[in-house]
Amino acid sequence: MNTRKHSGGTATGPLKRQSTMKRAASSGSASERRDHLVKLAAELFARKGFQATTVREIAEEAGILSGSLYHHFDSKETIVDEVLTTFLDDLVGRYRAVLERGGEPRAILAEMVRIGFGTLEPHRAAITVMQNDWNYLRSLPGDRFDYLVKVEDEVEGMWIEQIKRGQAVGQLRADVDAKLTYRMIRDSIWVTVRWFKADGRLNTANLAEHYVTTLFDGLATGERSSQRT
Amino acid sequence: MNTRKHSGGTATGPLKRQSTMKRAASSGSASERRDHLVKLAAELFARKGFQATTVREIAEEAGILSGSLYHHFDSKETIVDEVLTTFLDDLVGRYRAVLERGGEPRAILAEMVRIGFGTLEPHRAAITVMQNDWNYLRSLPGDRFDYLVKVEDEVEGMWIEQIKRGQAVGQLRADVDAKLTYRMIRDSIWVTVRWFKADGRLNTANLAEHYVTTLFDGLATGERSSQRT
DNA sequence: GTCTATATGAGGATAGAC
DNA sequence: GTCTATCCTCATATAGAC
Repeated sequence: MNTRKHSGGTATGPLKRQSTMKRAASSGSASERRDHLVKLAAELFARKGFQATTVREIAEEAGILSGSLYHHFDSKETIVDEVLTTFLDDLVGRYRAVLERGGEPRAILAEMVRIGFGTLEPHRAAITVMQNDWNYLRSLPGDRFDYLVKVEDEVEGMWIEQIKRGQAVGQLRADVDAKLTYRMIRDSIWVTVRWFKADGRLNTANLAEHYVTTLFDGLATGERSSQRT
Repeated sequence: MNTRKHSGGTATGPLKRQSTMKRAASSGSASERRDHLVKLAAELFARKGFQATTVREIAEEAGILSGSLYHHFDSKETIVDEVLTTFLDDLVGRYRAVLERGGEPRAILAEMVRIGFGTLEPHRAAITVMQNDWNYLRSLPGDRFDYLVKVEDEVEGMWIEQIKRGQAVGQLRADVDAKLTYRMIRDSIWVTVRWFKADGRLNTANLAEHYVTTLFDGLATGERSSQRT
C-alpha cells in the first residue's frame, strides 16, 4: 500500500499510488530526501537481500540513526515497496508507449526486449530485489505485495499478445508455445542483472542487440531444421 | 566446509567433502535422518529464503524442537551448505560424464541443456536457494561459500569451450559472444525453477526440447537475416 | 528532522537432563 | 536423539526531548 509518512497529495496513481509522481512542485525537498533514502536502501537490499539489510544499516548509510528513518517511512516494508513500484511504474509505462505506437509484432517484440535491457542500469537495484526477494515479499501476511502479481500478469498479457500476433502473421514460427517463449525471454532479460556490468565493450544496448539476434535467428548456422539435435 | 556433527569417514570428496557419498553402509540410518532434515530445510529455504527460515521452523517441520537440530548440524549455515553441495556435485558429475563421452559440439551443448533442465525436478529447492540466496551466502564472512564461485567457473569453462568449438567447426554462428551466450543459456535454464510445474502437457524433457529448438534455430520464420529489426 | 532511550520480541545457539 | 531451559545478540519499531 505504500504507506507514506508525508502524503503530499493524492493523485490517481499508475499502479497503486504516485511514487514516481512529482509532488506539486513544493520545491521537492522533502520528497528528494525521501527518494534519496529509498535509493540508498535499494542498493543495500540488492546487495544483501531485503531481510539481511537492517534499518540500522540503511540509516547509517544515510548518516542518521535508525529511529530517524521512521520519520520518513512507517516501516522497512514501505521502503522496499517504494523501490519496486518506482521500477514497475516506469517499466509498464514504457511498454504501454511502445504498444500504443503500434507496428509489426516482430518489431514490437524487439522493442520490448530493448526496453527490458534498457531498465537494467537505471533500475539495477530494484530488479535485483525483485528477483531475489519476490518469494519472500509475496509470502508476507496481508495483500500489500499482491500488486506484484497483478503487474506481472499485465505484462505477460502484453508480450503474449505480440508473440501470438507474430505467429498469426507468419513472422514467428508457430510451433513454439507463446507463454513458454515469453517466460524464457522475460527471465533471460531480468536475470542479466546478476552479472551485467557496463564496460568498454559491453553496454545494455549491444547486450539487447545480441539477445534479439540470437532470439530471432538462433545460434545455429546454415539452414533451419526442425530436427532436434 | 560442511561441518558435520557426525563425520562418518573422510573420503576425497567431489567438490569439498562427501555430502553425496554414502557412509560405509552403516545401514545408513543416521545419514538418512540427516538427509531427510536437509530436504525439509531445503524446501523451507526455497519457499521463504534462507534467512527468513528459522531453525525453529525447520525443527517443527521435522517434528522436533530447535535445540535438537544441533545434534545433527552445528549451524544453520551447515544445512544450506549441504543443500547446495549435493546439487552441485550431481550437476558437475553429469556435465563431466557428457564431456567424457565426446561428440560434436552442437550435440554436446544440446545434451548439456537437457542436463540442466533435468536437474529441475530432483533439485528444485536447491536451485531456488542457489539463485535467491547466492548474494547473501557469498556476502557472509569467511570463505565457506567460496566454492560456489569455483564451481561456477568450472562449469562456465565447460560451456564456453563447447560453444567456441561449435563456432570453430562452423556449427554455430561466429558473430555471437561465447561468454555472453553461455550466460544467457545458463540463466534461461535455472531461472525456470521460478515457474516450472510439471503437468499434463509440460515436463522438463519437452521444456528442454522447446528451448534447444529456439536456441539453435531462433524464433523467426523464413531466411535468416543479420539485419537487426 | 534528528537524537536518545528503550520496549518488545525473535533469532541462533548452548548445556545438561532424560 | 530429543527435550527443557535459557543465554545473548540483534532486530524493528516507538516515545518524546531537542
